[in-house]
Amino acid sequence: MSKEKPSIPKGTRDFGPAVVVKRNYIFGVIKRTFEKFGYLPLETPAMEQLSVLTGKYGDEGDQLIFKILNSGDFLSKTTAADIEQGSKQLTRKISEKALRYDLTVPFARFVVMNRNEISFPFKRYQIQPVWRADRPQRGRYREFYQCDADVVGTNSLLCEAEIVQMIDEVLSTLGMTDFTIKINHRGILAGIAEAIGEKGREGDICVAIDKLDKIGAEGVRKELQDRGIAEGAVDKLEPLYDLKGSNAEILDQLQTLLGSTEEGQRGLKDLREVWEYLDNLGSYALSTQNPSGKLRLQLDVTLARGLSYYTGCIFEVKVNNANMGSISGGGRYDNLTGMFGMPGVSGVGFSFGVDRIYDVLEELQLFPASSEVGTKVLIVQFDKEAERYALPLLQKLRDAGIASELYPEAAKLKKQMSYADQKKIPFVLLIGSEEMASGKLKLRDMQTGEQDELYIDDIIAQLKAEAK
RNA sequence: GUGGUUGUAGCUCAGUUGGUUAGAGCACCAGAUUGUGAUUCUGGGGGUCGUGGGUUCGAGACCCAUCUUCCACCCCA
Repeated sequence: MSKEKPSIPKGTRDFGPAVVVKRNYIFGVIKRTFEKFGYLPLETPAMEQLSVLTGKYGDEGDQLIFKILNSGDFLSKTTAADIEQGSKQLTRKISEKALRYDLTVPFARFVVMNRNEISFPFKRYQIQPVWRADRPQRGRYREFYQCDADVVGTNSLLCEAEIVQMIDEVLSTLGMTDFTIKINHRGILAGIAEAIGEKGREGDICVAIDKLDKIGAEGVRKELQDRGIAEGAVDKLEPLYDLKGSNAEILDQLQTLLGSTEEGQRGLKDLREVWEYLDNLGSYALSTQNPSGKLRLQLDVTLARGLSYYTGCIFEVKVNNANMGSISGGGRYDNLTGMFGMPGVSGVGFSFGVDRIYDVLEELQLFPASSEVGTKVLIVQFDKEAERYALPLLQKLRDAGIASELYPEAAKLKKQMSYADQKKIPFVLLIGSEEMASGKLKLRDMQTGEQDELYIDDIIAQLKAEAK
């Protein structure tokens, strides 16, 4: 026997029964919503060919990919020269597979591999864990779940509008009442860059602006200057930070500022179209008021979401009454499958951060009691004879759809009762010699402590009524 | 990847400038109560002080390494 204390790898977690039940509740709401909007599930393997993943997330991303050591004698194909050339060269020789880093690249790979079977537009959702060799922090793990929904093969902005609808529906169903869906457009950002005289520099501008919440206008100014943006340009940029008014008013202000730029025009046209779709859908996101007064759907020109592959609309969701980063985000990308040699497929997608949503629901105490499944009734037994008597009743309860268990041995009553107590089983059924003689069983309500003597059919009826 | 931080019972934490046998609350187990949990009373079990080295007559405390936790960057969900 080893004395070694068991442990799990850094940045990973066990989920106990109570946590899994709550997580499944969140997954359930998300799945039902995705399916209601015509998205179908997809699953891909935990591991991909390393070559499929490398180069897709930038140099930094490549370092964060968990590589899988080749099985067998993984050194057999390497030479001393390989080792001398360093870890990059060596990695290719000793590792051919890697753990999935996100769900988007495997999705693109799937689309390309199955292009002839798929009918476009192709709408899929995917809820699976991904792995990153990142340094963990609160809300950041090395293994975590992503819930992606993407549609590829159409340019229609209806998809963008429906993303807003799905986000609104999922979060509302989960009981959140104060959240803001921020929306922006890469065209707007490009237009801004052009309008302030820094055409083509929107990448640098985005990275800096994205930090506005965190480091403030002064910090952003410094970061922009470090990145080589002219001071005059920054002066022109800053008024955009706090554009006032409704979304329509902001759009009008942007029209005068960016109307002359081609990219800005494209962004404004797209955004107006999204709003028109939402309007005609009768979107709750347009009509619902947040208690904090912040708009439910907010055009925010400072939303940048890194640089990555987004080319059109971009989204991000912030919960206003909880201390948490964005819990959902996404956007449109023009050329997702281009990396696998299939150009010209436009797509738009977004993702929920389940771990963060969990923390928010916990913080705001929004998990409903009904999300906690569990045994409804425990049959307590006194001896072998009572056990035999109880077995058909147990089956009858289960046939009636009532989650029930029989304590598997004739332990002390105290032990059996406290088992029910700790497992939060709301009812206990006591079967002893008196009960067997009369056929009337004692049903104890563990919350009130009240006990009734009832026939089994009445008990089933009562428990079923209770379940509603 | 850079800089910092944390680790003592199942959990939350005390533990004096290094000095007997490392404590508390909660939790757990048993009894008070052989047909009744959660409340009450009484008793009990449980710690190689994250791990490995080092300094010292003596280390939970000091030094080094390593793992882990959390935080700020980087980046991201």
